[in-house]
Amino acid sequence: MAIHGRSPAETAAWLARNAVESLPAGELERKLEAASAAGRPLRVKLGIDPTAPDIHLGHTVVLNKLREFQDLGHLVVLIIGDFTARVGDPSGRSSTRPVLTADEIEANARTFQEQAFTVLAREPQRLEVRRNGEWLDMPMERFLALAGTATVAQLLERDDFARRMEKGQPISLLEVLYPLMQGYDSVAVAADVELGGTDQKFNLLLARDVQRSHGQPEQAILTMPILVGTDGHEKMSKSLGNHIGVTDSPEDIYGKTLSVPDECLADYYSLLVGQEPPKVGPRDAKRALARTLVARFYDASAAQAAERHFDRLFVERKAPEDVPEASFEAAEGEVHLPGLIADVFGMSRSEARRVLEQGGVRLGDEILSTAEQDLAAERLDGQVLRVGKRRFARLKRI
RNA sequence: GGCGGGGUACCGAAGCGGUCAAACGGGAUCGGCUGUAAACCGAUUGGCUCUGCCUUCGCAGGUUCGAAUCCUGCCCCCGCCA
Repeated sequence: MAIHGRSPAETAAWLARNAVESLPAGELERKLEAASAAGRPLRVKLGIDPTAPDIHLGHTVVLNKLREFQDLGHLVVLIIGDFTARVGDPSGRSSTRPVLTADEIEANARTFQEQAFTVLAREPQRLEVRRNGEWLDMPMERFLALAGTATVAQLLERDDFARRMEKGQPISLLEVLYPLMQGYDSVAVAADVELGGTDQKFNLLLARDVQRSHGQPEQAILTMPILVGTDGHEKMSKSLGNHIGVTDSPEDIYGKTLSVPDECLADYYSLLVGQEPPKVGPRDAKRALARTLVARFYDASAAQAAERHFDRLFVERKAPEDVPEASFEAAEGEVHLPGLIADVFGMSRSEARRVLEQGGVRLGDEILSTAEQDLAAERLDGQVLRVGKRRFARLKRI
């Protein structure tokens, strides 16, 4: 990257190129300047609450930006919100978040950290990983001092809450306090810069107040756009089922990427690759993106293989090369079809009958109908049974 | 503490004594179209030994020929007032 040797102003502009806001105006540039003058790296903070076990592409938008800071020689402070996860960030929420148990949080925290390394450089001089349980489990006295930072009006001002108040929906006190805790994280790690999605703006700004009240310089803020999910509308999130996980299989990453609506292509390129989409048709641009993403989380050969797999499955509509095997019994030489389908694909028999009625079941190239209740075992053995477009099993008699 | 509202299928939400396995929307699944894109169209969406049978409408009882719908008790959630 040919960005070393640029002026702080140029670097700040470059960093903000695909961000939504850099606040306050000029602050990032001043921080860069001060750091360079003092000959020390900036401390760039990101907090993640381990409320879900896996990182998806939505998370990587901000992680990518952190990586850019790292590549410029700065220090990233990744805070695993093991304590705040017990509270639940209200940002963008229309209802109270369920509280997780300590065990769930711990398990999530581990995988989260591991998966964050798919994007971040992990050398100690470039990355510091902390848990906010280290400092948030504080004495009441200090907590009260923290609570004194903000007024109720300030905390309720955010539109998440305004909306909920209007609808008469509950707002938990824990949620109201959440931004203060996140703000205190900034104090604890002496953050110079904090990143977050646009939905984090309120929290990020409030952290400046908390820092000021604790006699610390206030952090600069960079907000990144929210990546939409594979449905093309909602924010990418696991609970909405529209996510592409960094630990998804190469085939899944590839296939899910292609299913993203064309309109979102430019955003995906900008936020995930940091570039404009190539000047080819949307289909090919998307295929290139899918390969790039698979290669990022696996490698180039996995990307090739995923593309072949996809073409075979969906373009040529053939069974994949490695169809999983499913064994069946046929004591009397005949097999009850709905039962077989149900067993093999883990559905109920009623469900199996339904897809059968709808012409969604194939044995080899032949579409099976409801008329065929029982099939001879010889006809099934070794054949590929298929339901819909993507569920396959090679049958084996035992 | 007082008053009021509410708990229905994966989610949201109708139903308020029979014709309810339960409208409608979302989601999901199957099929069509296609670049597995989006949009769109059609079908399905409790279970089963499936022209019928069984189990569901917070939980437990009761009234009735018959209840998701009425009554009693219990559990949980929410708002308002104090």
